[in-house]
Amino acid sequence: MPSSSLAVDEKLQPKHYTVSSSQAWFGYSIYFDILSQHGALSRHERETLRMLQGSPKRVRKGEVIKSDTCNNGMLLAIQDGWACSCRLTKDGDRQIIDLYLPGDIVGLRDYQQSGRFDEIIMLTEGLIIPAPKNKIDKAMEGNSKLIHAFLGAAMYQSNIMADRLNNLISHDATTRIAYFILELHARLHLGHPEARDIFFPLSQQVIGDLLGMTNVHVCRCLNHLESLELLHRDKETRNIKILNYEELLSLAGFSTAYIYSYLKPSNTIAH
Amino acid sequence: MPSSSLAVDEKLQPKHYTVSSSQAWFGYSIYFDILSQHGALSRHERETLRMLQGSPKRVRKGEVIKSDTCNNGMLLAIQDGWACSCRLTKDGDRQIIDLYLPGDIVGLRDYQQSGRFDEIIMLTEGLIIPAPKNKIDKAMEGNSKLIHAFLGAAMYQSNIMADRLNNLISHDATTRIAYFILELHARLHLGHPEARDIFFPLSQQVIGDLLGMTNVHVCRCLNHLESLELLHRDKETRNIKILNYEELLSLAGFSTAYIYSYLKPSNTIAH
DNA sequence: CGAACGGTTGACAAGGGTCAAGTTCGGTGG
DNA sequence: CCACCGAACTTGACCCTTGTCAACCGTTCG
Repeated sequence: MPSSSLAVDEKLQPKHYTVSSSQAWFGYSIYFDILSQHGALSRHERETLRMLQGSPKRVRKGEVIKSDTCNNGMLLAIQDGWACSCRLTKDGDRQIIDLYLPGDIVGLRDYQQSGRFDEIIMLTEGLIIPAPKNKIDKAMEGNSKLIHAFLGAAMYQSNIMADRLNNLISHDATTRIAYFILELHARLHLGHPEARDIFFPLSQQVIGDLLGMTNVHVCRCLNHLESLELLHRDKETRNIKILNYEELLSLAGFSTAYIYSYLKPSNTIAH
Repeated sequence: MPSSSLAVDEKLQPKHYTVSSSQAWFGYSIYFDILSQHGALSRHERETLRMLQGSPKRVRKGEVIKSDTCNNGMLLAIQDGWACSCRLTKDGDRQIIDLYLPGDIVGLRDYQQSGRFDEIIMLTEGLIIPAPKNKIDKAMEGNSKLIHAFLGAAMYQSNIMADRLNNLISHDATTRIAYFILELHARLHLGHPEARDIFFPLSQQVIGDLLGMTNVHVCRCLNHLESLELLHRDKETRNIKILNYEELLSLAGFSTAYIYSYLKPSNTIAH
């Protein structure tokens, strides 16, 4: 099963973390879907974006999907799967510094210096759709709607990072995890604040890397949150169910987060 | 001394943290200066940027220079002084989440939802130059150089934030401070890696807020770094002198930071 | 002169890291 | 079918880093 195969292999087809698995490939643009969340786009941009995107590519867990030697001049839209960007430390191991979910665009942060610093690695199997930057540049020229949409998408990610910074600086381990879960909940269910189940394919080691703590302590904190009856883990399905959303919000102080505003019905920001 | 005064009050004139104090006001555009670091611009863009920027405004320490009710539709270029963006926590106090230095543009992160989340507050007195976003939008339309320059400036800030995240996640208190000092050194002396003196107007409380630790421990760690003869503080001038740059780099693992590449002579990225 | 603020220092406590052993579970091979 | 293996998770004991609280000092400013 070559990873460049376009055929959708049933066995590999992820079932849980698909952004829009019901979409047909042809006549559909994931870039349009993603970008129109950050600025109104019309059919014209839809067509433009559809033309410039490459063919979807199936990738395995652990695969490096972007580096200075790989997909260098590309943006990648993540259709399925979770990915992270890593930086090598001096002692040789990888430090995870960012997390990408289905519906995220990878590569905005190093738009002018592609792959110069971060490697993007898949945390699960998945499906990615590349788009060459030079074509995007051309498309943006003279199309202010597209400019705003890209700027919006980039700033959205930047704000999420600001939220994470805020989380790291101001919370202790347990609330940091609570905040992190709420962040993922918000990002995964943008249009559906009522959702309470989160598919959560990360190992405790990876969670620890993201939040700056050890896997051991991640374990202890998750147990603690469960004992408080704020959430429940299903080991079988790797799901987390939020049992007491209000309480969790208040524990984590999450209501001040940027993405949280995307969840609220009184949302005056998106679109 | 009203803060909107255009006259440069000698007594208030900051002497240390000016990005280009020798520049005359007229015929000069700070936006051009800043943006041309992130993408080649020509005289035409220089003229455009000069036309759209507002008059410089002197601001006091502690002044809120941007919020949902203040400079809402503006970007602000910081000519003099240091500022930070804050978010209110549920218990009512301010959490600092970002730091702006002379030569930074404030307001990129909330370009589409101005002032909705963060307040920008001056940490020192200073001088800011506003520019209305709608004029910038108009200028970007059809000018791909400007688009790239703005995108570049935004991504530069985003990458600096990624560096800070990396710092917070992977270092203990002492190395976190060392890394932070090196970050400021890099940002303040972009073209001058050989500089060893840093003017450092932040209180230990603010440093602690930025790095997620207490002022008490900031004090301990700074003393420790000094006892290692890595740096020296001058209380009079509020200067920090880096005594052993190589050692400090290695202690903090700073060479993997994004901004560090802007310092190196083998710089293939900027411009 | 006295507040107010920022920095410094010390004693003590708590949160989280480290290490090591044990468990569960899915996969692999005989 | 069973034995074995490794990866991820769990738990406990111990200790180090950092937070907390408090007192004290030096400067600045009204």
